[in-house]
Amino acid sequence: MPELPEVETVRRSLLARLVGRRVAVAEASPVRLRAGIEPGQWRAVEGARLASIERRGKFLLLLWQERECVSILHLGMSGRLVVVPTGSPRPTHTHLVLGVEGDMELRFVDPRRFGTALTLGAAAAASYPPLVRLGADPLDPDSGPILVDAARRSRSPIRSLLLDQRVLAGVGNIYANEALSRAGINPARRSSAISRMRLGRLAEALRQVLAEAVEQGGTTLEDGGFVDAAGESGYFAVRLRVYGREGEPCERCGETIVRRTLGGRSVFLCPRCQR
DNA sequence: AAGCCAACCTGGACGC
DNA sequence: TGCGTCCAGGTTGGCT
Repeated sequence: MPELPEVETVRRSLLARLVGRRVAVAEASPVRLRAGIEPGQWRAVEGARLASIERRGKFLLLLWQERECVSILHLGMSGRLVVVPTGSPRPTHTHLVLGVEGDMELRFVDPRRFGTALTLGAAAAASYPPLVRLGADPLDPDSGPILVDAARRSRSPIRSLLLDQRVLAGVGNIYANEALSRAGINPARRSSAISRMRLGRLAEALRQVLAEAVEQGGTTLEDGGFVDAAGESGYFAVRLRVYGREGEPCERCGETIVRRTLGGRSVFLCPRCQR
């Protein structure tokens, strides 16, 4: 569900509600997530005030005042982070609850359990392999040349390269499809076969689509899966040009958008505009 | 050794 | 109503 714009939207809404506030109590259920929640780890944040929240790709890092620990969160496919009044009914699959001063609770809810919710010592967090492996942030202007160079060296389909978090960190299937649509590139095209000029346009299209989506508070599809920390939907779905639009006419040329499978996942494209 | 793909989970939509 | 099938925004480890 959540890609860079959704994670950034959650970061901002969490920060607005929680920065400077003290965690009174941490309740972590020992449910197995991708990287299992260990209740003991989360006791380390009891009594701590939230200093700031950083985003690395699709990960969020909670930094605590005067504590040598860092909390690492990833929403996987179905994770939500919400701030709600203390004592409001807890949905099933609530794996972590931080009671925060001001009668609020930060909750991590994740039905599919592909997410991550860890608290590690500062050194362990800094060397946490999934973070160390991450590539450039696609909103960073320097990421353009990184994408171009990686693509020239890769025989993978360009959509696969865009999803590779070691190259660019934060791109998922929706925005990969949308950027390829805007750049007029077929998702299945071999990366190394695309000219530097077209790759440069792709990097720019990616930066633009991600920035617009952040502005709109992310993409909430019809299933209502994504919401920010206040439970608000994002408004970028109406701007999607291809993702989920199988059978609809291409805005640019009128050709019918098709859905195909590539690397086991859906791609959506206009077969006329994207070559 | 880069690149593919099944596996990890649950729930919702759909067809019969 | 129920049951089976397919699908989903992500990541990884094991295979070729």
